[in-house]
Amino acid sequence: MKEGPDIALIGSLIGDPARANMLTALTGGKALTATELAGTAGITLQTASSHLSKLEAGGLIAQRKQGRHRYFTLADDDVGLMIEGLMGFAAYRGFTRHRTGPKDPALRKARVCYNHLAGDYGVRVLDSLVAEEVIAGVGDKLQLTKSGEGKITALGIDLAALVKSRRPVCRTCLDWSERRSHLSGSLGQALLTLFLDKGWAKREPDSRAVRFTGTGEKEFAKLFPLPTPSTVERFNQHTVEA
Amino acid sequence: MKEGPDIALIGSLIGDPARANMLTALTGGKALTATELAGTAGITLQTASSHLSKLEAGGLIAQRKQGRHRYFTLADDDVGLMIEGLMGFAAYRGFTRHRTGPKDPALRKARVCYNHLAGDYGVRVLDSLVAEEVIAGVGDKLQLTKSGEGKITALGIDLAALVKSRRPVCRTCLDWSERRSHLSGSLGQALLTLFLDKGWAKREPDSRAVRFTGTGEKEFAKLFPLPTPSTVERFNQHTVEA
DNA sequence: CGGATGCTTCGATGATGATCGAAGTATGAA
DNA sequence: TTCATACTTCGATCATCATCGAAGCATCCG
Repeated sequence: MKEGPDIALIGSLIGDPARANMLTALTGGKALTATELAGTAGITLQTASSHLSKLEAGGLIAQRKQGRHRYFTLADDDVGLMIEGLMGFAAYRGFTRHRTGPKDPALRKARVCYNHLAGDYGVRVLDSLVAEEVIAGVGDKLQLTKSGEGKITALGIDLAALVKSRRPVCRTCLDWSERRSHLSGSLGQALLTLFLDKGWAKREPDSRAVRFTGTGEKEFAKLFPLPTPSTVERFNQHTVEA
Repeated sequence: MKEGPDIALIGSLIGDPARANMLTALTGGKALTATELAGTAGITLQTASSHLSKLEAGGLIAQRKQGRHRYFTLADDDVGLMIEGLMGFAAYRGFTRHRTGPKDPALRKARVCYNHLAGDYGVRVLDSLVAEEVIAGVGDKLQLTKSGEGKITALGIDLAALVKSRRPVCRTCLDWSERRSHLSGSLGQALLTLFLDKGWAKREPDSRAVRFTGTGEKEFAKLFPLPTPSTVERFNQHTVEA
């Protein structure tokens, strides 16, 4: 048949456990060195170097030289979305490597997804923004509303800069733990940066998990309230799930 | 790290070109025999058999015995969505195997995505239904509106049966050729079935392409008009893309 | 009952590729 | 300059796995 794009190439890149581990680590958003990535994958530096050059040739990662270090990151948002999507599929099938370790609940509550917030809290951000009509749209075509524009700038986010960045401002990303969409795009990134800058949340050292502080929890709850029955009603004219 | 689900397992399943070809063929939605799949992948029956048992063990495909034939299909909608998602990623990166062959325009216009319509026409269905407020919602959380309910049943679709099926009625699926969402779920499936049953469209014999007849084109244009500026306006309060 | 078709299993082969030791290159520190 | 760190490249080894021939099993037909 030979129809359509070549998914085997990408599959084979992800198909190796060592490379999959590295990509998963990079989904944490932090730039990592080859040595660090070798450590997380449990392989020697030579082997890691070989894998990294393959991933780079495949366009999945990018590197930045800085002194004698080479920092690796995912190539762009799309790679992060794709990986998170695969994780969602794998999680639903029960393809888990770890027998739901102790860090699992923290990951499900709030974690970094490349450059934005994911997990229960990430989903809640999008839900809340939609219920308050800050964001509207269907499918992957999310858009900021006129009224929402004010709310965002009130948070201290430079909206003009986001629009200028030539990346989509609002975007959905499928959450592997919640099986629902959360907010991605430059606005999603800006919000996570905001949480960290304000000291409301902190990243766990060697994990994707994000821990909210006491005041952070309160501020978050104030900014992103759970959708009330009345706002939910607007979207629930008809029950779709059985 | 060993955090999160195991994407390497799925990657390795898709990573083999022969298996990727088979999966792509099955994304056409038709149940295919082992011999047919071996043909499309360009391998012998023995090798195909080995691949198919691996794919089945991985939960990506399912088989149905019928006489001395064994018909293979994708395991469920999720697998189709995942494959289509990977294709979108691959296409965007320029990972194409065929140098944009002659069938390519037809595929981009209208094709089968497992069990629903994809391509330009597929995207247009969702756009139109949203603009006419038959469907509302954000992200993956699409829902049929009260008014939309009437429109759907007027088409001769048994809505009660769809709701009872325990599968989501409305769902988004990322289109690899359009880089936009089209309609999936049991409603998406019902619509494609409708088009084929009414004789408005026909499937190309050995391809995912769908060809609309003359009257089919007219009926389709009548049912799913391109969103007018006024309806578009409602969602475009703020331009998001640069 | 043959005989034919559809598919699986077994076994051997061969190629790909992951792995790591050793050596080489580049950058920074002393 | 000398040493150390960070990483790449080379080369050899080893394991995995895709592949196919041959044989076996199941189903259908006449």
